[in-house]
Amino acid sequence: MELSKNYLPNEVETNWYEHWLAKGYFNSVPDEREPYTIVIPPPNVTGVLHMGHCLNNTIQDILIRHARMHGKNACWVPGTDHASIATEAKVVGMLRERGITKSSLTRDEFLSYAWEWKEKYGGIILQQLKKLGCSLDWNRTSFTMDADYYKSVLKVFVDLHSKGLIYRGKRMVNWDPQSQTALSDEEVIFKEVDSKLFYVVYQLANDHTGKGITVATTRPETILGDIAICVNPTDERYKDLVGKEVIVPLINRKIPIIADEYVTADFGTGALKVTPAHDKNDHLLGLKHQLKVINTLDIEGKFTAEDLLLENPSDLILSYTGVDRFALRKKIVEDISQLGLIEKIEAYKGQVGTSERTGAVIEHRLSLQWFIGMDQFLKKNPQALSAVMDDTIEFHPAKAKNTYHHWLSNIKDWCISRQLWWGQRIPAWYDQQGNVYVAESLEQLHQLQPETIKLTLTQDEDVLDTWFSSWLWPMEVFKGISHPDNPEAAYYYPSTTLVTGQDIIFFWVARMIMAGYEFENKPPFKDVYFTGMVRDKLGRKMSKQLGNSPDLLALIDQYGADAVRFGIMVSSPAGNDLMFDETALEQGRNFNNKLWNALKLVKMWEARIAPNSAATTQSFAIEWFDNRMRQVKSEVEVLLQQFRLSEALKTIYSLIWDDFCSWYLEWVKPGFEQPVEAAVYQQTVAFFEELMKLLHPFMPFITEEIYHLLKTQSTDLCITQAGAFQPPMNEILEKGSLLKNVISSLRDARNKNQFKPKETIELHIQTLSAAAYKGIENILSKQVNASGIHFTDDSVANTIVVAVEKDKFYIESEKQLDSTTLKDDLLKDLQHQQGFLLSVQKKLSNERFVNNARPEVIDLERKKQADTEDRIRTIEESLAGLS
RNA sequence: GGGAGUUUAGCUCAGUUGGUUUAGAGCAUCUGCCUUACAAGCAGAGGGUCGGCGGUUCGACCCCGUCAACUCCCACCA
Repeated sequence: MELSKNYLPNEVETNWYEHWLAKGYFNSVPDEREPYTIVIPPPNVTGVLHMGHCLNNTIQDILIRHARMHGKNACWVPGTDHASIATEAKVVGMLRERGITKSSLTRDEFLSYAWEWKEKYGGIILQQLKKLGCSLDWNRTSFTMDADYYKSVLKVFVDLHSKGLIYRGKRMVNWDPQSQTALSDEEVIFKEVDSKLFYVVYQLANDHTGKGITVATTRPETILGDIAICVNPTDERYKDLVGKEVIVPLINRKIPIIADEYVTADFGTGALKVTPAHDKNDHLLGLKHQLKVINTLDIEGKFTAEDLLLENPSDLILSYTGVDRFALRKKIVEDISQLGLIEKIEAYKGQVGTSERTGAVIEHRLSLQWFIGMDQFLKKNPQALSAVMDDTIEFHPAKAKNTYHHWLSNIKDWCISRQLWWGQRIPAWYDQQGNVYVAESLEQLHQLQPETIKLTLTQDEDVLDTWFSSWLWPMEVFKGISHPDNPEAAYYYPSTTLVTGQDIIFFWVARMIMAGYEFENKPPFKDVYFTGMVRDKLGRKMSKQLGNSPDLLALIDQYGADAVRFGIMVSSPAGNDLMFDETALEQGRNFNNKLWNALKLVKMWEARIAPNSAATTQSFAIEWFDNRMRQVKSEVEVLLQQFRLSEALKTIYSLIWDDFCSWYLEWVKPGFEQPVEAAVYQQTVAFFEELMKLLHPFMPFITEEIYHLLKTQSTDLCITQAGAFQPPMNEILEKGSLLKNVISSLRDARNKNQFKPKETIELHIQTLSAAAYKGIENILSKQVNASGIHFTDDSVANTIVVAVEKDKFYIESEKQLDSTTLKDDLLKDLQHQQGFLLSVQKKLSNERFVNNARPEVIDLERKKQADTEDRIRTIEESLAGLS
C-alpha cells in the first residue's frame, strides 16, 4: 500500500471516531472492575466550543483513555447545563428578531420557544467534542432540565426547606436590570470604571444664612430617594449639625443629619447621603436608625415616582418618570446644577458591580427572595471544608485550597431564586393570605396537607439558580437523587476526578462538595484538577471584543485534532494560565508527520525482510531501546498520577522523536536497498506498537491509525490494555548514554573540521576498558561514518583528538587538518574543568564540610575530584598531541 | 484595604525533603547538509548565575527576612 507523503488527519479522524462509536468502546456499564468516573463540567447548552473547553476536555479525555487502557471501567459522562440567565437572554434575543416581546407571551408560550431553541442549538457543543476525539459515554448524555433531573432539583429544595436550611426573606439583593432578576453575590463581577464624584450641597432647613452641608456622591440619580445625611460622630466639622435637618435638592424634602461610626471622615467631605433603597450599606444604616425607604428605580433601572408621589408630587418628579438610570444621572446633575447646588465634580475611579452573564451594571434592590442559610449548612456538613483541607478531596494544584478555605470561612447566604422562566420553577405555593406551602408538586402538597385542597393557591413565579441544579450533577447524572440507592449511582458515585476551571471553584466545586456531603454523605470526587485560563500569546484574556479567540474547529480542520490536543497540552502547566500560541500546534502537526514518516520507513522494511535472519546483529540497539522504553513508561505513570500531563506528554514526545527515531531507527536501519533482519523488523514493529499505546491517550487518532497500519490488528488500540511494568536495567541505559555521547562528540569534531557526510574516517580508541565498547562498535562506526575502528594504547599522530569522559578518540583521515578550532575547544573545556576541580578541592579541604556533611556526600565529592582529575589529564594529553 | 501566588535562556516552562559534576527541556536563533522515512527534515552549536539586597548553613535556584515587578482571589469608603 502506498502511504501519502505527509499525514492527512481529516479523514482518518472522522473514520476512527465513527468506528469507536460503532463498537461502543466509550459506553460503560457497571461490572467487577474498578470504576474510573469523570462527569463533564456541563457546558452551557447554547454554547460553542472554545479554547477553554478544548483544554479542559482534552485533559479529561487523556485521563479517561489512560484509565480505560489500564484495567479500569472508564466512564465519562457528557451533558449540558440549562444556564437559565444566558439561555433566557438568547431566547429573548431570538424572539426580538422575530418581533416578539417576552412580556407579550405567557410563561408556557415562552418556555415552548425556549425548548424549541434548545432542541435546535442545544448540544452543538457536544458534537464539537466528538471532533476533538473525546471518548464520552454518549448513552449517558444528561441535561440539567431533563425530567428526572428537574424532579431531583425540586426534591432537594423541599428537603432543604423542611430541614430549615432554606428560607424566604426580603433582602437587599444584587439586581440585574437587563435580565430583571436577582443574582447571587458570586454572579457579580466588580470592574474598575472611570466615574465622577459629584459634590452636592444640601442646604440647612429653617436656616436663612444659606449654610449647608456638602456631600460627595457617585450616584446623584438616587438623590430623590435620600432619607438622611450621615456623618461620623467624632467629626468636629459637623458636630453642631447632627440632629438638624437639610433639604434634598429638587424636591425640597427635609431629611435629618445623623451620626454613625460607619462613615469615614476623610473620604469625600466626610458626609454621606443615605439612600436605603439603592445601596446595601445604606440599607443597613437605615435599619439601624429606623429610616424610611424610598425606592426611585424600577426593575429595569428606570426612574419610578411611585414612592415619591405619596409624599410630594410635582411636575418635575413626573418628568423623570421612565428615564433610564444613566440618563437620569445626567439630567439630575443638570437640574441641581441650575440651582447652583453642585459645588464641584471630580474624576473618580470606582468599582462597579456587573452581571457575570449579561454584563449589565448591578443595582441593589430590596426584594423578596429565597436563600440557603450557608452557615447552618456548613455547621451541619463540616466535612465540606475539612475534606479539602486534609486531602480527602485532593486539589491540584494544592494552592487552590487557600482560595477554597477563604471562601468557606467567609460564606454568605446564597440567593437561589431568579426572576426568570427558564429553569426549575420554585415549588412553593401561596394562599390568599400569603402563607407559603412547599412541596414537590401540588398533588404532593394536597396529599400531605389535605386542608390545602380547598385553598386557592398560586405557585411562586420564580425559578431556581442554575447552580442550584448543577451542584447535584455528579449525583444526578447517575440518578442518585431522583432514584436513590440505584445500582449505577452506587457503582459510579463518588466520581474519581473532576477537571474544571479555577474560576468556578465557588460557583460549582464548593457547592458540589457541600451537596455531596448533605445528600450522600460522601465527597463527589477524589481529585480535582484545576485548569488555568487560556490566554493569547500576549497574555491577554481571550475575548470576542479583542478578536483574539481562535476558531477551534478551523484549527482542527487545519492541523488535525491530534495536533491541536498536542499543542494545547504541551504548553499547559497544571493550574497555571496557558499562553496559547499557534506554533505549538505546528509542533503537534510536525510530530504527527514524524510518526507518519517513521511508519513509512518501517513499511518499506516490511517489503524487504532477509530470509533466515532470526538471529540479529542488532541486539544492543534492541536491548537498549527496550530498556529506555521501560524507563519512560514508569516515568510517565508517575507523572500521570501527579496530574503532570504536560510533562508526561513531553517525555513521550522525546522518547519517540529522539530515542526511537533519531537513535534507535538510525542504529538498526539497513543500508540503501539492503534487506532488514526479520528479528529487527519484528522488534521494531513491537516497539512502535508500544509507543502508540503510550501516546494514545494524548493523540488518539494517529496512534490508532498507525497501530492498524503496522500490521493487521484484530484489536483496536483504543481498548488495548497496557502490559505489566518491567524495571529497566541501568547498565544498558548507561552504555547507551556513553554511545550517544561518543557519537555526538565525534560528529561535532567532524562538523568543526568540515568533513562532508560522505567522507569516511579511521577511528582509534584509547581506553582502559575496551570491553565497554563491545557490541556497539558496529553502531559507532555507522553513526560517525568510520571505515574502521581500532583500539590503541598510545596516541596516534596526525589525527584529530576528541576526549569523551575518560577515553580518547583519534580521527584519522586523508583530509588536510586544521586543529585550531579543536584546540580552542579543548582549552575552553580545560579551563572549565580546572575551575570545577578547584571548587571541589576547596570543599574537601574545608574541615567543617568534612566534619558535617553526610559520608555519602563526601564520597561523592571525592569521586568528582578523581573524575575531574582524570578528565583534565586526558585533555592535557590531547592538547599535547595536537601541537 | 485584606489574602494568595509568580519571578530560572529571546519565548513558554521543569528543577520532587539544600550536596549526582559552577542549572535542564521544548520552541526560536546560528552553522553545515535536498544523506534513498521525514527540509513540517537531518547533524551540530551558541545562549541563563536562577528578580534585587541581606541572612541561616561547611554548602542555597531550593530555607528565612526585606525590597521590587507582575498575576489572581476576596472586600461595593459613598
